[in-house]
Amino acid sequence: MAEALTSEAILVATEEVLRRYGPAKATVVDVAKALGVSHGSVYRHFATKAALREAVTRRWLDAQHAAMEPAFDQGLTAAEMLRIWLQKLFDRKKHSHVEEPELFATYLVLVRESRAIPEFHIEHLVGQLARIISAGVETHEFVTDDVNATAQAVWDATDRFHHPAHAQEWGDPHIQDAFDAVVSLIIAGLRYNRSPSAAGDA
Amino acid sequence: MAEALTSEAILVATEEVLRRYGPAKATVVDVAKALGVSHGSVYRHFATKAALREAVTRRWLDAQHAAMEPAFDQGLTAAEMLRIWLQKLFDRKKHSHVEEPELFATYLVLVRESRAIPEFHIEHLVGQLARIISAGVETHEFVTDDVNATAQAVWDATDRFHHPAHAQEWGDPHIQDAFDAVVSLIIAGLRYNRSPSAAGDA
DNA sequence: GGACTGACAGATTTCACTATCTGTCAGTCC
DNA sequence: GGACTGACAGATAGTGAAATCTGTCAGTCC
Repeated sequence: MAEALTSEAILVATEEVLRRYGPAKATVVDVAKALGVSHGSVYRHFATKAALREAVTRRWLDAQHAAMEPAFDQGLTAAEMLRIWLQKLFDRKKHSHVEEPELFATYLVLVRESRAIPEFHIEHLVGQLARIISAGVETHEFVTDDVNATAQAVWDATDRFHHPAHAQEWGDPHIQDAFDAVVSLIIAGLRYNRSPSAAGDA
Repeated sequence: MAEALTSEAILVATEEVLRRYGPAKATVVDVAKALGVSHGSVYRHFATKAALREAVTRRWLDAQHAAMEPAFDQGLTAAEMLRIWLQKLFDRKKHSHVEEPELFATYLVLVRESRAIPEFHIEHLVGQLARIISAGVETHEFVTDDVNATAQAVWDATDRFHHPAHAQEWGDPHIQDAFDAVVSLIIAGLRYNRSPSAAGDA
């Protein structure tokens, strides 16, 4: 008899099975086979197949969050930090999609399966944006009376460069120019923004 | 024998068949049946099923372009015109998606089928944006050294509010707030924008 | 006695088979 | 003689029986 079966070992095996067979073909039986146990044992640790896949997704998103944690470098302006953060997010997504399209598609399916997870994931990243904008407001580099709403607006305005629905556009040779133009427009806006409710356009 | 079969009559019948059966079920035989002719006759006017559907799509997009033509009202600032135009586009799309989801889905499938058409459609709308921004530059309300690139940036930054991939989010009760926040941010940026290449963030 | 197995019922997926559809064209009909 | 038909071949989609999968649980094995 080998070591006792752990949830951790099941998650690792499930990731491997998903990587090899893809989300449509990966079965609980496959996972059990990879671990050399019966599939009944897997159900001892995860109540349903959905719960198992959700756990894998959560694990993967946690790693994404950690990688995106912004560095508050003293030598950088908030605008520079914001541009670097958005570029990093874009580069990571683009690289993942271009270099490993199947794995990207697999995790896209997993993320879409869960209702609550994507929302939490986005809130986390928008929170990171809010911290950068907040730093800019403190140095009077940016103007806004609602940091969170503005962070959400920056997130929404850059949707094309992080939302997986637009992934196919990321191969376009001019996509970096489009990204730069949008980010420049946003940064210009942050220097001179008013809240939506107080906004008189004239 | 009825009137001679015209391309126009075939297009009208095809629209009706698409509306009733949806894009997956609508066949050339159905169209011919609706017109009381054999399906061979339809092929006399359109070389392939794809060409027929493309003609229907082109017809529909032309109507969309016409409806979005901006009004250069003397009493409005460029910012007001821009906000009105973007709101109109958003309202039209949202209304279409919420009120007639099946028809919206049908035309979404049709648009995706053709390679060249969507590109032309977007260029047309970005051109309308460019004219509004150009008007703002002339009155020194907006600052930019590349009107077309900036128009494209405004289009990209508002993707979430016109790209059909985001249609499901348009039912969110807070979507109008998100829209207002993004548009305010963009308009603030247009007042103080620099080109991507000349942009020093510090 | 608690981790694990394997047989099982119901749900889902697969696959071979059949229907229908697309596109062609020789022939018909004013 | 030109618009139209309808039978046809190859391609595509629908269908239903068989195989597989999910989730359960009584029983096995240290």
